[in-house]
Amino acid sequence: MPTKATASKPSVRERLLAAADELFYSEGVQTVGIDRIVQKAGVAKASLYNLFGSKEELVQAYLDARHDRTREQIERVLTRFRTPRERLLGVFDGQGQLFTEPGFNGCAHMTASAEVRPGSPVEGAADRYRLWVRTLFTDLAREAGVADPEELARQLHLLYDGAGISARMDRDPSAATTARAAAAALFDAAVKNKEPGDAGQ
Amino acid sequence: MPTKATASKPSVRERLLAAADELFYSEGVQTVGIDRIVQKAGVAKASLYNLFGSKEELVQAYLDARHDRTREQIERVLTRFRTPRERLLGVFDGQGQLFTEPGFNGCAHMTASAEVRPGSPVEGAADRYRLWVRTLFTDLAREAGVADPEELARQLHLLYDGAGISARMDRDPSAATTARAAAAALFDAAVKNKEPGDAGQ
DNA sequence: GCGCGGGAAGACAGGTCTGTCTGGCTTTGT
DNA sequence: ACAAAGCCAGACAGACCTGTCTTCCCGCGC
Repeated sequence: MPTKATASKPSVRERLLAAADELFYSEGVQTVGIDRIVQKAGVAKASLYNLFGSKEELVQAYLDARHDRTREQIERVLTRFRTPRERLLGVFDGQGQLFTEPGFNGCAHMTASAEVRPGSPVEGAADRYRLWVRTLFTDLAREAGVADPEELARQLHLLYDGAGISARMDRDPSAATTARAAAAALFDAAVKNKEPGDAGQ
Repeated sequence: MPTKATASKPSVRERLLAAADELFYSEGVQTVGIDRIVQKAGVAKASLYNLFGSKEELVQAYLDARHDRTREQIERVLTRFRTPRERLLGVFDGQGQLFTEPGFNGCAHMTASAEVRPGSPVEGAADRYRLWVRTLFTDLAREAGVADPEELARQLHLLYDGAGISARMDRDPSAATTARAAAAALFDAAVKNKEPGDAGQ
């Protein structure tokens, strides 16, 4: 039973992922070396290579874990809303909550993808994340009955990415509020131009 | 006269900046070492350190040069437009031209800022670039007479950043077109809500 | 009691990086 | 013509990286 998770002490894999998340996210995957991760996790270096095989695969596992946590966070926020318009804009509410978390440092997939060389398998994790965001927006736009859900989803994805960039580089968590307001304007324009009799609210 | 620029052979500084631009931009500032830059530039390593002092200052000079070229490109495109609405949307036309240039690899300031450790002076170059974009959008929005130029500029900046991200990570230059369409909708909504008698066109 | 496997600790190899320094060549000013 | 400065080429030091391998120890099932 290699991955046992007792309450007293998490498994080796969990300790490694926790240490990798903390160090990779705050300082970058390139500047943080393997030695610091195994030291922080209290784990032997051989265990890391037995479990993950290489640093690059550890980075992928770290990004996939971030992806899962982000998805759970967004989906949890969306359960609070009922109307399609509220649910669509609720994505930016969930994003705003992520921005205010302690230690927030931007989108992990963007920074990691910028650090590895082009063609690295790490980009696959970023592609998976982007596909999930795009699909989420497309589904929400389709549920709301807009004429061109793909086009609106592309526009909202731009706002979503831009807000992540601004929150990190301008150190301004209110970027999510700005994005939400812009998304509301885009959505209202999309439904008004196509179905003048059907109110979005 | 240390920086002479004859037609036959550019100065040492210009050769260094050209090599740094090509290598840093395509492969990242972290993975490209000093040795490859001096080899590509045909320059002694001592000349690099005499001219710039450190790799970090070379990175800053590379980013500032990119900043200047981007500004010139955008401003040149904007001279073709007359009305405030056209000039505001023209920023995304200029951005779209940058996306289709050979070797395009996203916003250099974003990737470089993601590669250096937090607090590095390299982030200053990114801040200067972001301030220019923000000011440009704010001025254009003010000239167009919208009620809240700062708010519209924040929203357009999100679209601008998001388009740069999408063009790089989705390898889709048409992100500029999507951003332009969204910007038009946001602009039209802003002028229509505040001054119903004044047409944006 | 005892074997045995997982894991901690760390040495080690091989490579790469930044930054400094030396030596010799070329170009330029006078 | 000659001195002086700029510059190319490359060795070198010191640090750091990934990945492998060895050694030892602890805890568990039987």
